[in-house]
Amino acid sequence: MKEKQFKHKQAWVKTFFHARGFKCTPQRLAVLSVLKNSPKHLSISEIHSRVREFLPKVGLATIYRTLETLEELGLVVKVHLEDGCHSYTVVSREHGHPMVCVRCNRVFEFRECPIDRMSKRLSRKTGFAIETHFLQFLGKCQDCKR
Amino acid sequence: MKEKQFKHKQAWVKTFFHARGFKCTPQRLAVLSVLKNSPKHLSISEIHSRVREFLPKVGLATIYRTLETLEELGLVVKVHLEDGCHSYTVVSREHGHPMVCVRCNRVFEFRECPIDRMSKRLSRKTGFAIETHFLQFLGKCQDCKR
DNA sequence: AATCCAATTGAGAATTTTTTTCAATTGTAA
DNA sequence: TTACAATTGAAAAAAATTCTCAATTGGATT
Repeated sequence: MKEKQFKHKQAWVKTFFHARGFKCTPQRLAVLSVLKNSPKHLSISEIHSRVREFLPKVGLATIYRTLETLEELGLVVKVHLEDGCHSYTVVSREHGHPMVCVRCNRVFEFRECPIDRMSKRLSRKTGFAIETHFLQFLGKCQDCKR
Repeated sequence: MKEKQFKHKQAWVKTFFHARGFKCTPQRLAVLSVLKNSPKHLSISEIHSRVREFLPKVGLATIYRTLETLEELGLVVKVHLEDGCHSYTVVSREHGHPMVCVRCNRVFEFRECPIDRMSKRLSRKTGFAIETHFLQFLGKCQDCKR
């Protein structure tokens, strides 16, 4: 069942890559799959070692390059934490915002963006032409808040 | 006039440091002053070289340590950009959110937080106990939008 | 003003992270 | 199948960050 889902997603991603002029490589699929199957955000080296379980000879540089590509394509985002922003998570939708549990590190997605609605108003008010925004919530998930 | 302002702020900061059990050192004052006097966000090495204009023998490690301290004290924040988050800017108020001009790098502060108001509602809606949030705007400032 | 002590610093080494280079490999369009 | 540009692996290089430790210093106490 999980396999089936994976295949299905692979097919979708393949089209997605091609439509944007990128090749669909096993390395890219693996990084994406690792992130999709992790409820928690993952650091570069965590991603690297998990990808290596499937593709043992993937180099670290490839992980860097792949994450850059996937981020550019809007498939993954950096998670910004107190001590920097070196972790990644998938985003299933445009303009969803990650809610990160500081206890278990799981990432949930908040789908309605409260900023979008007021973005124009903010621009008018401030004279600043807002192009994008970065919004992320930190807190405790249902399980962790006890 | 600029001097006077600086002196005034120094006095305030001194109290601020002492109240939290930190020493008020020339290095800390210099980093803070450099950031306060820069309309743009600054990278670690930019901060380092500007601080060196006043205190020529400050080491890079001190800049790292100082920024960590100032961030902990809520006096400065990291600016998160497309390519990472390695720049800093002062924040004049709690819960102001930076609006960063992608063209001139200047940072303006948006003082009303649209999230605060809805934070409780979001928590109720999602079951996620939101503790903090990170919000930042990217766009073009009045001067740069032409 | 002098003393003392813990906090802080400077200098450089060590470590970690990220980028670059380049030959070999590999998707995929034709 | 073939050809070619994109991608990769491996290792080196560069950059960023942290660590160590002796020396210094801010400021509380006298």
